[in-house]
Amino acid sequence: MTQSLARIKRDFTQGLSQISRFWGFPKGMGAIFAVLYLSPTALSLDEIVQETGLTKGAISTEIRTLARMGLVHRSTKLGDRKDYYSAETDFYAAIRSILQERQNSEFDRAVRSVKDTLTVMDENWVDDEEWNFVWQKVQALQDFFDAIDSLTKAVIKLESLGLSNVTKILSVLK
Amino acid sequence: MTQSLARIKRDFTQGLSQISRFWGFPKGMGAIFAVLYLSPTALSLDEIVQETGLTKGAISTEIRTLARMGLVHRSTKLGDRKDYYSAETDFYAAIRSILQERQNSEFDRAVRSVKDTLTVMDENWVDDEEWNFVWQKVQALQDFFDAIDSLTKAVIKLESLGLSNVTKILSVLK
DNA sequence: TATTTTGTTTAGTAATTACTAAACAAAATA
DNA sequence: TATTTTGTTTAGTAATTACTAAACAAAATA
Repeated sequence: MTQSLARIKRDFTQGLSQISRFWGFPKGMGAIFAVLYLSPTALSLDEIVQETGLTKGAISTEIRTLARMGLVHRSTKLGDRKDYYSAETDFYAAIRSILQERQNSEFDRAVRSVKDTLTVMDENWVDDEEWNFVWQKVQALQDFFDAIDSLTKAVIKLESLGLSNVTKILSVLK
Repeated sequence: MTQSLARIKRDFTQGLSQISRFWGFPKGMGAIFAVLYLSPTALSLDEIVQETGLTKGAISTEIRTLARMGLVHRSTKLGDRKDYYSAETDFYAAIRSILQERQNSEFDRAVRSVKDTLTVMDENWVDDEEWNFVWQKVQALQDFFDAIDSLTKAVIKLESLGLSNVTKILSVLK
């Protein structure tokens, strides 16, 4: 019994929706990406409306986030005023782009607040036991964040995070 | 003008709350972890209620998730029926533990659904152009997931993901 | 056995987030 | 200039998630 391609596409799209939700993105975002990813041609807003059942408005805003993260590219055709969207197929490139995006994000503001805590403590030093204890703990977390930060910066700088690099990393960690 | 320790703790806690939210966890979870992390002694549920302003019920459920992720440890004292909680201070250990937890998660179920799509396609092969196209795309995503998977498995297996390992990775990626 | 002290579960509410429908804006065409 | 075709913004609703208050359970103590 043969499964229709439509059915397969639908299942795949639903899978990506769940993955998207798991990472804290709207599930619609996953669906939009999936539809574009499986399409041989770039799609217009209205075509995406057709395929996903979402509203133009929703897609308009969510696709902008996708584009900002580098997971989707916008293009135009001469003599056609529609925008066309296609999915990034180099996932490693996409990861780099997401990490870069992250640098200016709400997350980094929060991470910076830990660093600020440290600065405030340094500037108003009190020499009692608890103060010392807290300072050390905050410092340790800061060190951890710094390590993560240099890792992500290294990854961003890579020309390509292809399979070869992944293999290299794996061999070091063995 | 000296900032009181209480104030510093509050700021730090708020910072971790935001980070927690950014990663898709309830902000209360970040707050609970922060309070435990800055406390020199293990705290009971009621003490955490005091420090965070959350309800016993909320803390009870959220701290169980934290424990499952290995970010918090539960202990008891002889002749005392309270449970006491303390924060994991080895963040690298915590990351390993989170990655491990992830293996059985909703996320993995979704990732597996991509693999299932492939299997279904293999079993009902149709030799037309679009089918081929879709198959290749799904396969590419699968390969990507596999690469990520071997990376996380390698990290989980490490005795310790200390600074030395991070440095090693960095040197390979240069 | 009755009471106290703890943690857990449950039913419901508050807060947040995703999404729709519709107004709008901008640009091209008639 | 008026109309059409596109994408965006906005105000409001639906759906989801975080949380509270209170009932409950389990175990220790009186």
